[in-house]
Amino acid sequence: MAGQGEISGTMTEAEPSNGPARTRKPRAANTPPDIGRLLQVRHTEKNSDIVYRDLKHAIVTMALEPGTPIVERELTKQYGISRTPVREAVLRLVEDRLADVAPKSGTFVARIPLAVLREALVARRALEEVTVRAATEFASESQIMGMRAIIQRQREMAEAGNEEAFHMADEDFHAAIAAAGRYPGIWEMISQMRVQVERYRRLTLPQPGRMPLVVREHTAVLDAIAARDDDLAVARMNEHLNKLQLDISIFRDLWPDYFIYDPVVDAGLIKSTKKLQETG
Amino acid sequence: MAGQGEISGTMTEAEPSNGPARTRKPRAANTPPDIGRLLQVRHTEKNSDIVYRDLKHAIVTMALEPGTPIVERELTKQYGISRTPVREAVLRLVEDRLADVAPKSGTFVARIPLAVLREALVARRALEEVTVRAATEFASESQIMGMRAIIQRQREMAEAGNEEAFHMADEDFHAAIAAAGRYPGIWEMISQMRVQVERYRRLTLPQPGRMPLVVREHTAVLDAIAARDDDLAVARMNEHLNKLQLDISIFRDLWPDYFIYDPVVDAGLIKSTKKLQETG
DNA sequence: GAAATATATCTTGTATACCAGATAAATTTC
DNA sequence: GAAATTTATCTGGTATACAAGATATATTTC
Repeated sequence: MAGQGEISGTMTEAEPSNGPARTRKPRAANTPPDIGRLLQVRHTEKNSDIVYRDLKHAIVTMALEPGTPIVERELTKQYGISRTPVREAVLRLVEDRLADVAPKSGTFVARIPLAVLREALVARRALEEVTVRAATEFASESQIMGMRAIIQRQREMAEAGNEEAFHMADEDFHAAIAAAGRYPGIWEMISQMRVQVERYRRLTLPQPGRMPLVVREHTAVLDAIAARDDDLAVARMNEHLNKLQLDISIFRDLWPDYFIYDPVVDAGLIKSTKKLQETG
Repeated sequence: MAGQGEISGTMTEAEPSNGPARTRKPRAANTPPDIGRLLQVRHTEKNSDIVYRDLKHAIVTMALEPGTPIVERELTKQYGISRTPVREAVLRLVEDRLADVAPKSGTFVARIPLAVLREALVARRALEEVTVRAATEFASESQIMGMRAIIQRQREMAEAGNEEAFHMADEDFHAAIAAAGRYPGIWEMISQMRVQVERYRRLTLPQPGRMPLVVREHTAVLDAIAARDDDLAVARMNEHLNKLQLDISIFRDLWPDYFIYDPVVDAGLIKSTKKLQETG
């Protein structure tokens, strides 16, 4: 289990009770203060955030294989914290469909649901069509130059064979498009779709010539954006994204235990099909 | 606070310890069992699910106004349960952007972030374009008949002036399209977008003649689907969805405290802008 | 020896107690 | 009286203990 370590910081420093409180009147409270500024100022990373980030990273990079048990008690020992924040992190993973919980039995790294995979690819394409079109309309010259720089960095990483940095540049490029199109929220959705597909993508990595091809495709998209040709930019982006849709059968034969085919997996779906299960 | 009550069921039925355990060897465990079947069979609604559902409903129906404090301790008393499941429910609301938490200070029903609203409308349109096009290709005759039935029900509810049932039929119609297009996952995303917009929608409700208009627009969409004209169906759906984009200025003048204009609100954004905050 | 039963001990779900930061009222200071 | 300070008591964040279901091993039964 790489990428996991102890959480530093002073914890469990006990101190005797501050003596008996003198009798004074309580206060009213419960009136909402100026929340806006409040939320901006403070933002300390909680322990659960750290565990969540670590686990998420370990899962999407396949360091934790699908089916691996996620035991809350073990994590408390590894991080030196209690179950409460660990549990919060695990619950967030469940919401991300990265973990499945069997009540009173165990929690496991989620199998890759093929049905969800297919839908995530389609949804992502639809959303990136929006951001690309908007970027073509709104991108400033400086933003376009910034994207060219990202592509150049990606080219350099490709030549260096640095797969991890290459992928980070890839993400940055797509994020820059969304930012230029003024759709930060939609970029977050796209990110979630990417997470769903990420593990599958990693299984398909060793394709010769893939990295230079991606660079060329990115360049083509950006050229269309710079030329303010939105239809062309969208078409090129779609062509780029469609490359991911290889046939899945090969991989599911290679790693049968990594995938799941009937996506009953999820709470949302279970709710709507509950009656069928009760009868059958 | 409507829609909230005690949670039934036997809890806290203590029982003396089963005596000292005799010394026997421990077991190995930690091997993943047949998860797929496991997850299908069991699915009992946890206490946190109930609290989450109730709170979510109260928030999106504006029974709990934006800015209202959500105090975990109060909820424990109302439901007769402990803080742990209450807290889990609240954390899920935070992930849904329906609540904001100020550490050590308070949790509050989230203001409606106008920027998110705009993006949610755009994203929803993009996703429904996908489902409508797919529905046009794949919808069976029975599915089309089912959708006609939904529209008829909606017409009846419109004539009866039953706003709540009307809205439920509206949701059913859009869900039926996604189901016919074989995109249940994308429908879940659309649902999330709807939740984001729902509170705004409720503020704009009293528009005379709105309900019959919606029925006509739904009928137009379905006619295009039945005629297998995907471009027409998409166009009509877009026209239908664009009706929601009224100018926001009116409402933000009427209920200024309900909205928030700078969407720093969210963790995801805060992360990417953290450096700016530190310097400024 | 094989099938059925019993049981120890895993797991997650829940309850409860305590901690530290934040807030507003009470108090002090000028 | 107004501003600064103190202080009680709110809040959410965390630690820990217990409850209840699930599972594999040990035991019994035939």
